[in-house]
Amino acid sequence: MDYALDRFTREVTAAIVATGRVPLDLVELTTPKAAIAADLAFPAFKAAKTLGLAPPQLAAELAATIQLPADGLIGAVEAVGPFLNFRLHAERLATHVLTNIMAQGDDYAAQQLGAGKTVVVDYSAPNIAKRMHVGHIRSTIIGQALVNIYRALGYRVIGDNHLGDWGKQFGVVLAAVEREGKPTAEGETALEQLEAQYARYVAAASDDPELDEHARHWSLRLEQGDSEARALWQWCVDLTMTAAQRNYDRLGVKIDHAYGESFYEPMLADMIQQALDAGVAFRDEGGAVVVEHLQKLPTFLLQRSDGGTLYMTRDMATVVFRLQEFQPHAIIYVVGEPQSLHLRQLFALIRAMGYAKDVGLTHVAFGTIFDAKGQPLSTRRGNMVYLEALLDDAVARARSVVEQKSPELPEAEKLAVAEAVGVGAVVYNDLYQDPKRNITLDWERMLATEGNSATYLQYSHARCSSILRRANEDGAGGPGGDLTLLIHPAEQRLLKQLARLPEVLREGAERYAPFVIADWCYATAREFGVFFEQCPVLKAESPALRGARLVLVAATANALRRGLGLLGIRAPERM
RNA sequence: GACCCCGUAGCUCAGUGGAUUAGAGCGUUUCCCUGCGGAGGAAAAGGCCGUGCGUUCGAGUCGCACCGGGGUCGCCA
Repeated sequence: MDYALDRFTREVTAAIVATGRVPLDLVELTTPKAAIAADLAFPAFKAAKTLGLAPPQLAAELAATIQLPADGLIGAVEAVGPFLNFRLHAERLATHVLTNIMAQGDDYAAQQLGAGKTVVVDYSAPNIAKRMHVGHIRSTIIGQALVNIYRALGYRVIGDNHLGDWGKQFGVVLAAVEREGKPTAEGETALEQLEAQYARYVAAASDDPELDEHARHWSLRLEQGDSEARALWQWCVDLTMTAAQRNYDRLGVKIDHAYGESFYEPMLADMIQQALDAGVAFRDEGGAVVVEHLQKLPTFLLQRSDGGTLYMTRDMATVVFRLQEFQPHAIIYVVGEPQSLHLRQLFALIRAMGYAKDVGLTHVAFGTIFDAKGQPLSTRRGNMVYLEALLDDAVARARSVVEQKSPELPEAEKLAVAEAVGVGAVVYNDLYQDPKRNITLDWERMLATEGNSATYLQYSHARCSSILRRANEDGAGGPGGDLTLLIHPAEQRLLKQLARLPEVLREGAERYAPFVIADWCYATAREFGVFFEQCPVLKAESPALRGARLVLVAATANALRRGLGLLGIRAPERM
């Protein structure tokens, strides 16, 4: 698909090069700020310096000699000081953009940039035998958005849910279940009971060394493949994943694999040996396997002195497995910022061992969530927020707004709308800003229905749908007409905004930043809002204009739905 | 002590070397339903871009040093 702005950029570049004054490698174009009346600019500074000219002089010379292609998207060119400014051709822009969108529908902005390349995304990673809480929501939501974005760019994307289903603490879970029996409840309530059993066991073990020993014994049985331990472990995994799946379904999350840490157990001895053989690690006098002096990073262990393995050991095996299994071009870890040292160490270790030479290893780090008082969330503090409860609460609040704003909707639709709006608010709260920032849990902000909020975006989409629905009913003509009539400033601004999505999609992927897409959705809704106020659609001055505006409205709905879809947010027709 | 992230309007955030006037939302103060959904639109007020040096024709953006907040640092994950 040849997108309007990509073509525009190509034409501008070619036209500048064709003047013979500026070589291709000096043609760096920028998008001017909204206040400047131009769509693409060539700042002449660098080129002028190379040619020994004053920038304004070069810009003026280029403006005088440049030739514009006959039927192209460049409408005008003008030198303004040291800038050479290009403007889009209004009529051709309208035709090109709307044709693109209507041709692609829900796939608008899809590209082949990643064709033939594989990306593995490691995200979500809930802990087995525990409820998902706000600590997992960020990884899950950001990770899924990245998966959607890379898929749209044509990459083969493998999502992997690296379950926390192993390690020393799992022995405690098994010992606690043995001591108190399996929880009798179902779903998240059962997990809540497991958490309580776990806490009681840990408390009891603090003044009873035998309990501690017993837990270690269970963990050993598990690692050795004991059938009873393994069965109990599997029961915990199933219970947890069934509960997690309900959250995933609501969030539009679908993860291809869930190997989990346990999967790598059989490979660990070999991994440790490899590290020793490669001279990257050594065994110290206590028997622990140590890695030190790796790119000035702090020392870390691959094996405890008691022979046990660590998180790092399993992560190392995980990378190697993924490299062999998927042959990826990149592996992306959507993991909290507190683990950035761990991942730097992991990546350095992998490279020191000669793996992943041409494979990008990236940590998409996200900040921590704090409560309204600025305190970290923790079970011990009693301020923990669980994912399912969070979604339920958000949906309940949305439900009461729906009841108030749209009492005429059928009951089933009210429920569906409340779900879309409530869950959308939670998702958007995580995706509208740079993930690196810490987040303070703010219900007002999160469930806002005005301004930069999921609800506003969904509302804008619903208004588009409403216009299209009415157009279909009033019999005065559907979408079509003459697209070159769309030259009103509000129409042009909206068209340009719609045209940006393909580029925005690339930027979001490059920066591992779903918020770039969220930003685009918001800007699009705003432009639509202006257009909506200024340009009557159903009662446009002429049937031809009405038809053209209906195409614009349909395209806006389409593009908005697409943008929201990339973020994992649903866009109801009515709300 | 070392390293990582953050610091832009009262609050929450965009702005990843270029254009006289640094942009949004919330909140505050005003307007706009005889037109398609007011969960909307328009306008105003509000900013030594943490501080100081430096690089550059040009710095919120790059470098260094401080200050403030968050985080991490061999036998948890």
